[in-house]
Amino acid sequence: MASRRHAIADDLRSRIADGRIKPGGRLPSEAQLAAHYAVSTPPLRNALALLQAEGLVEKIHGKGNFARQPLRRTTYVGGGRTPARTPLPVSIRTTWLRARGHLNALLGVPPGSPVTEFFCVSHDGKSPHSLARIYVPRDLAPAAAPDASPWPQEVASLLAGPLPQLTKVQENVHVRLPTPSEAATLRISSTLAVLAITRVATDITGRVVEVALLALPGDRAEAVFTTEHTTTERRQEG
Amino acid sequence: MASRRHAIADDLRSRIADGRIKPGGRLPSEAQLAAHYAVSTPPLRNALALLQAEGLVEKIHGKGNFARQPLRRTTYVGGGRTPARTPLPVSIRTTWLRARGHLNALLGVPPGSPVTEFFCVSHDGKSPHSLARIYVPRDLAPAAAPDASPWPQEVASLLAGPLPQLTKVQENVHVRLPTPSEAATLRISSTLAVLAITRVATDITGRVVEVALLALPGDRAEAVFTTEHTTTERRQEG
DNA sequence: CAGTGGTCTAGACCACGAA
DNA sequence: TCGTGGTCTAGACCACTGT
Repeated sequence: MASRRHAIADDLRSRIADGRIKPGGRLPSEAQLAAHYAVSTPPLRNALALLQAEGLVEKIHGKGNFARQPLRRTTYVGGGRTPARTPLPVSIRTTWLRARGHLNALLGVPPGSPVTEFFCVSHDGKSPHSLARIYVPRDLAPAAAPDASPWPQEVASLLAGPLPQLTKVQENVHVRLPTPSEAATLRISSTLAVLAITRVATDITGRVVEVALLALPGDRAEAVFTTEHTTTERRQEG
Repeated sequence: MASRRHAIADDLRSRIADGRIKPGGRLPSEAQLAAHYAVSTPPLRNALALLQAEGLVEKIHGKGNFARQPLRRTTYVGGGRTPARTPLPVSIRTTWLRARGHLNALLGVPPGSPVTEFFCVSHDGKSPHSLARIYVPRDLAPAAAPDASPWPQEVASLLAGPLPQLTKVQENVHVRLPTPSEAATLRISSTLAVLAITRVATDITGRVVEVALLALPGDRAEAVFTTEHTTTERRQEG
């Protein structure tokens, strides 16, 4: 037997699938569910964690567990700057700071170089959806005042204007748990893995014009990368 | 305070970082650690789960918790067929089957179409590393006998030969928990998220020549995608 | 305030790995 | 067999959300 949490998760999954629990509706409280399945708290919460990771259930702290709408995942499109067709509104906080730590290596600038940080949170309705920290060398950043009040507009329209053409975008994708700060900002459980994307955009001279650190909660986001093979590529042999 | 597990994880992390726990070495048993930190099992295991998700600690069931070597992550390179320079040996099991379910849509073939499945497990030393299920329409697959005994060789050299040139590769990346079967095959905890990649390769006529379902454990793998912008692309405005 | 989820304690029993 | 991690019970207390 594949542990009790899977059995409970399977049952709840089918209840959501066939509509006995309506999309958007609240599940019974964890205490009630635990009583119904005759288990104690941990296995029940583990079952909910499975469904949460699948994106079928969303937990909200003092309120309850909710069945998700028809499992709408947003898709991050790789290969370029944050696309203008972001379907979600974004709040941006602009900060001036000096590069330190990993950022130096990523940006290819000496320590202490001035950079502009755009701290972006996209929203899906009232709740936060995903998070991006975008770093641009100060002299390349739009001349917006730092700490402008949260600015609900799309990222791309802010970043679209005076930037040089970029010729290469490298995106590194990995999985990690959110930092406590990220979990608080995104209002997700600290056990829900996020898709972390480090995007480095380089212009025609080889200079790094943008570094973006994205955190996309694994239950509500995915990323897609498309590669066109225009040239005939050689095939290597063993 | 950010919950007790983080405090414990921070302490263990620094112990690993400064070498008090040597790379590859075994940590004290969970009972001993729990006694040392004066906590009960759950928070201690939660702390280990954090380090495990970071790739710093590897759990092996009847043996113990082990500090990872200098955190060597393997990198999946997107944008093409599985690269020949896979650094890890791969075992392949070949099966003939007929497409059903999602596979039809992905392959763009009618239900029941014959396909060849390559079930691939890459190995890092003695332990399994990651997992791939590759589906190719039967008439495009190399004429290897199905169920050939596990064949330790690189994926690419098997798939390199008689396949048509592919012109488009679309890779969909998301995060999920492993299925119980995957967790068993990969010998990972069922709570450790995996990077799931669905790769669809299309040839010059638009026909799908390969569908690959990859599962890369999040603690030991990452993926990188590079996009070259050869043409000058228009910039969209709000 | 009441109801919810988040974290924790202290212990039990099962499953796996090596000798 | 023994020591290990994996799962579970049955509670307790804290933190967040709404009234």
